[in-house]
Amino acid sequence: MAQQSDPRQNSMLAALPLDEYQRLAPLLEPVELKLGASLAESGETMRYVYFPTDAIVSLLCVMEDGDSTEIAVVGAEGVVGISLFMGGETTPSRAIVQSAGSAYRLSGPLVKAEFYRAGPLQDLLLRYTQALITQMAQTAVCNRHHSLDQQLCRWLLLSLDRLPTNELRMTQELIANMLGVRREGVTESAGKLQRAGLIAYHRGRITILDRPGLEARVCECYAIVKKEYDRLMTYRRPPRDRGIG
Amino acid sequence: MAQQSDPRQNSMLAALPLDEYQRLAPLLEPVELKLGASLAESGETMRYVYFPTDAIVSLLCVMEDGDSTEIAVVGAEGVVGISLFMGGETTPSRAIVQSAGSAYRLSGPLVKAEFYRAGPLQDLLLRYTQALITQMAQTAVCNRHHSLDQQLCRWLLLSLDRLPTNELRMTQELIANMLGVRREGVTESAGKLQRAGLIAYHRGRITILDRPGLEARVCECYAIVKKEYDRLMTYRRPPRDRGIG
DNA sequence: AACGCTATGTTCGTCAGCGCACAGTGAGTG
DNA sequence: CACTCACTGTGCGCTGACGAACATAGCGTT
Repeated sequence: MAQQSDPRQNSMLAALPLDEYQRLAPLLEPVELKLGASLAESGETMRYVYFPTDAIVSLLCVMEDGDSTEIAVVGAEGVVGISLFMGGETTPSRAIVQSAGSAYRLSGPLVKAEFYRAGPLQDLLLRYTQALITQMAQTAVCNRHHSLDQQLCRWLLLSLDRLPTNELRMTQELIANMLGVRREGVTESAGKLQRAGLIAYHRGRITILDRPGLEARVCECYAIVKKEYDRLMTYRRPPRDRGIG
Repeated sequence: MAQQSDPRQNSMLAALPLDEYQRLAPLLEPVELKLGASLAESGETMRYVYFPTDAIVSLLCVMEDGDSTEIAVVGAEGVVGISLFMGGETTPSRAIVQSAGSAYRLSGPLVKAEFYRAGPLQDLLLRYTQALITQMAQTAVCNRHHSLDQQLCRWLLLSLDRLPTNELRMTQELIANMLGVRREGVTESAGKLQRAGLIAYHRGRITILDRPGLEARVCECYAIVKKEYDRLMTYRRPPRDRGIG
């Protein structure tokens, strides 16, 4: 309760012009996101969109037999709950807190009202959605074509980018759930990284020792996604009447 | 040139209120989409959005080494080029005509202008985008968890849904490219379906003989995606000021 | 200090899909 | 009408991931 994070630690909120932000700020409700908490269940109507400030949320696609796969990860660069402003209200996927932390939330009706003002927030939300689409597409290819070793590196780097520290709390079991693979497979791949001196693993705590080393092992997917986020979230939209860009 | 398809064969255009459609109709430019033609290349700015009337377009994610994977397929139910109204202008994926046919296109500036009217078209485009996201997410899980046999069934059904006939022109080589697998693998899986009497394969022509048979073999992914399209594209948006839905 | 639970490490047989090489076979072309 | 090329079918050995079973080890609890 005591210390609340600054909403503008979230990149979306930070990117708003000051007047827009000031109008929005009183509507933002701080929430603590606990590890493993569910922000969205398949098919259930979402009540809020969440702007993480330092939490990380995984979007998972869960199947009938319980197998799941992470299709995207959201941190302080984005927002959870795009189906609210996209018009569908629900999605067939789950949103689970992968790393505990803080967020600010905005109720569905409010975010829709803001979205329909067609101002900077709409623009940001749509661009972010496109970046998310890229992440999902790249995840699909990566699942198909790359080794578990590479995918683990990708996953570690994606998480690392969204964390203030170089330590993440996450068991191999959970990582396996995210990646949609066996726990033993993660043990093996993580073992390789550990023996190579890139990470130190200890009972649910992973410390990244050599980030460049991870970047050297990761597949292209990581860079593609990251580059697309940078492009989409820093580019300033030209005025709407400017014609062909 | 002679016979042009009715633009309203495209579900998006058909779903527009008549007055909206009539305003839009003169702006729509008929185009023939030839097999293998590219509507979008990775990183290149798109000039048009395309509303297929009877063509099918594959969205592919291509990697450095040339390997590719289809991340979604678009037919008369949708539109190609969402990055134009989402704000990114480009995507890191390719759009390739998978089945020749007709489409209507709308230039980037025009579609943006229409989108920003915040009318029924915007609503449709956003809902469609969400459905597309679902398709991509489900493709990612399917790539991870399901056998090639099942994925081939899914692919055939997705194509079939977007075709007026029960015959599709597509070599096993091309299907393999779409699914991101080996050609031999497709030969083997298609052989099983053929021996089971579900399809007849003959030099680039696939005839579906037993659709229910395919549906019995396909994984859940097909139904999930289809259901979500139905839900999103038939649901009518409540008025914007109605509060919590 | 003993216990129990959770997390990690290891092994082994199995199998789907890969990469490669090559054999048929139809369809269109000169 | 023969040729060629594209498409399909098949047979290897190989490998990465799977599933199951089990061993070890840290950490908190009592």
